[in-house]
Amino acid sequence: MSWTTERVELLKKLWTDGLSASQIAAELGGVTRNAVIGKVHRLGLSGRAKTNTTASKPRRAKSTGTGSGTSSSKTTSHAPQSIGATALKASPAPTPAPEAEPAPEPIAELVPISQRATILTLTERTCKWPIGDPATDDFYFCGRTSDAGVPYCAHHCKIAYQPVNDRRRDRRTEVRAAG
DNA sequence: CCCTGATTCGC
DNA sequence: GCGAATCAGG
Repeated sequence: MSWTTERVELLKKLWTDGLSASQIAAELGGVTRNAVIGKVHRLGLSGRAKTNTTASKPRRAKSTGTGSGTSSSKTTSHAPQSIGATALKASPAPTPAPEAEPAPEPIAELVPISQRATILTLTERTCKWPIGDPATDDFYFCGRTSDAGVPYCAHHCKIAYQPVNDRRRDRRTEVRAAG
């Protein structure tokens, strides 16, 4: 996978938007977060991090004979660079349809864009609570860090594992009052 | 442990 | 130029 201008533009957009390198990598596809970070540096976009306590940190990576030979970089720069200006379509509107919202509350507003996850960014440690309508672009997963052993974050665990009786408490009180 | 970005260096 | 390996921090 090569860095077409299309992908570079998307990279810039997402990076500026505040997404993490791993999320951008998942969004782009075919690249790792290392690749994204490397590209960001080469583009000179990296200004977002770092409060250097010291002006220079001596950093060393591998030094001798580590044998990193697994480099699969192909110089197939054959990008169809025929994007005009509005070819980018990767900006999901943060307004999911409330009808498809499984949560009884506007959780969408509680999940920052930077923490939202697509199907590609889900891991065993990310909340898999679906938000929005899968039939449209307004669909993503919560993506927040979930507790150990559960597929949902603390917030959605409360919803997912809430006893049915608890949800019907209001109705039960009505019945008891009537009888 | 999980995650994040930063850097180096073989390719 | 590219990105895996590595480092350093939250």
